[in-house]
Amino acid sequence: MIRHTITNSIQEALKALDIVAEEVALEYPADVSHGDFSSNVAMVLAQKEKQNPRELAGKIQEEIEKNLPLEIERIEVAGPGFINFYLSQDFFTKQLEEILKKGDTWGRNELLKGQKIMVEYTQPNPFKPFHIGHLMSNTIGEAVSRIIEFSGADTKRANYQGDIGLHVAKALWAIGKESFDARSVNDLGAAYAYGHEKYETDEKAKLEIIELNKHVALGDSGLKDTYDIGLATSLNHFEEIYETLGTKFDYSFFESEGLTIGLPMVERGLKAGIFEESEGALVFHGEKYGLHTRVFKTQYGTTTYETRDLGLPILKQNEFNFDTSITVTAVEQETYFDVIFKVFSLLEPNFKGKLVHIPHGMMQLPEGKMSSRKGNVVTGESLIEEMKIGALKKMESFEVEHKDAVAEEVAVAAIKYSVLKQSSGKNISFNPEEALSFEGDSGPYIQYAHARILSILEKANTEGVTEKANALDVVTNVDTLLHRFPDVVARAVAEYEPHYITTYITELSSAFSTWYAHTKILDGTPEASVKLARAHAVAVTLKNGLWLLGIKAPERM
RNA sequence: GCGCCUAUGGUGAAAUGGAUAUCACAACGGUCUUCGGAACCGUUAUUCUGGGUUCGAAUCCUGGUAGGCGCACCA
Repeated sequence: MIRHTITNSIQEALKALDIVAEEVALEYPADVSHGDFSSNVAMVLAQKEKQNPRELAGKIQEEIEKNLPLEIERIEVAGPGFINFYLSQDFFTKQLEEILKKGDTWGRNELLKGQKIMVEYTQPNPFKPFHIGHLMSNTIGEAVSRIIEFSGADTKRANYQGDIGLHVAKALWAIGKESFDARSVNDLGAAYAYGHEKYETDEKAKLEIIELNKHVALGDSGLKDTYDIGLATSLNHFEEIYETLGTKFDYSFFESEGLTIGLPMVERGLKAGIFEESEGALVFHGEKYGLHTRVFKTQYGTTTYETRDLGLPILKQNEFNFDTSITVTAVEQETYFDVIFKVFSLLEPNFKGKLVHIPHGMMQLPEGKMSSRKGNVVTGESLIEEMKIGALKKMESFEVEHKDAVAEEVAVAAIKYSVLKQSSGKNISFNPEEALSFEGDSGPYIQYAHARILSILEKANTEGVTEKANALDVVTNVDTLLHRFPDVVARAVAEYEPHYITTYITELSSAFSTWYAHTKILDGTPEASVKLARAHAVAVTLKNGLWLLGIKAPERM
């Protein structure tokens, strides 16, 4: 990578000057007129070397110029002591050829080669609705999975679902009392809501539900048929949503499985003094580790999510001997995972450093703008549906094959992009109208830019214009952005932050649109071939970038 | 109350301790007899507050203010 070439040059220069530097930072200047790369080493080292930063920068520049790599056109010292690097036309030409040659693999790296990583995300609960929080977890988890996969890791996607627990008991209890149909997703949601409400307000109902919960865990609730039907209904429903979202899980774990492993672990922990009895319950006092107390067995003798979650890493490892296991959930569970990981590390010290939690913000909808058809939760599918209707409306005047499928891809793009355009720990205020505006900073804008390029390529094909990457005419802003892609991916994977990709492809689309609006590509001149190659390289980069975000790139829209 | 996180134009966001804080939406004004107008160009407007560290702070430290989340039998 070019970054390493330049860093090496600087290090060689420093060595020649007899200066020791721990780290050489290289950044992209905010202003393109400041070159393609910029380094602040001179300013960082000035004080230690007791030299004026600009003078020191000048000396470094001189040294580098003695052995200037081919990729670099020139170097300059600017401002308070920055060393700016301008890449050569030769570099950009080779880059263009490389992108077209690599195609789908352009941007890949091997930072995680040889690593086995499992990513767990989405985690909806059967018998409960799939809500927008699950949509967020899925969007971020899928993007993270693809980014680490693109970085060479052996990647497995996992889902973890609550097939037992109080929520199941609430729904089953309600189905037993009222006429809810376990074959209907809507009814299941309503049944859960009803059971939940009674649990909170009706003491007698609460005790019945707790009693039922004990039996659900043992699989002898007496409602086995209803349970099986309800579970199947939920899981099938979730599968349809994953299909729409573009996720294919390698593993699906269930809480009932976690329980089998977690329960003996709790007993072992009790003997080891990790857990204590308190008010009839079995608890872990996290205070001595700066955490808080959590219950691993209730006073009613039922288990909690904590118990089952304790077994999960073991369950995962039995299937896939991972180096790292990533769990993506909402930020509200952050301190919860601190406790669970602490308890787990006490019981299983050899998992040290292998468990990672990525918390994401919550999705907030503008008040009154989204209908909440099922009580007070907005379901994932209703949000997708609403966006799809908007997309279809937008596409009314277009003649596109498979319009319905494309509209769905556009709808999903609009949602995912909104989630992935900001750093993942922050809450997101999702504005459906803005995401649907399809202008500027949106998923559909990028899909559009991509589709437009494909259409140009097709036209070139029918006109018999061929691509030529080896004779770059001029260096444009598009070219200077293109080479950054692998670097952007590397940064995204280092921080598990997909939004770097989002920001980058938006910048690239925008630069392309600007260039495109001022240049005719198929202009009948010999340069048309080069311009065509540049456009193609942008399409390749956008497509790979969108793929990393889990967003489809329709050929026509 | 305790702990964690956040605060950037009217709105939503970006910025690896670096140069004149970037982008989009909205508003206003323009462009072009479309290689697909879901386009392009321009104008207005921003780092919550007090102190500190640094050659240099939106970024680090510290006091405040405002908001989010968590803190015992839910997940």
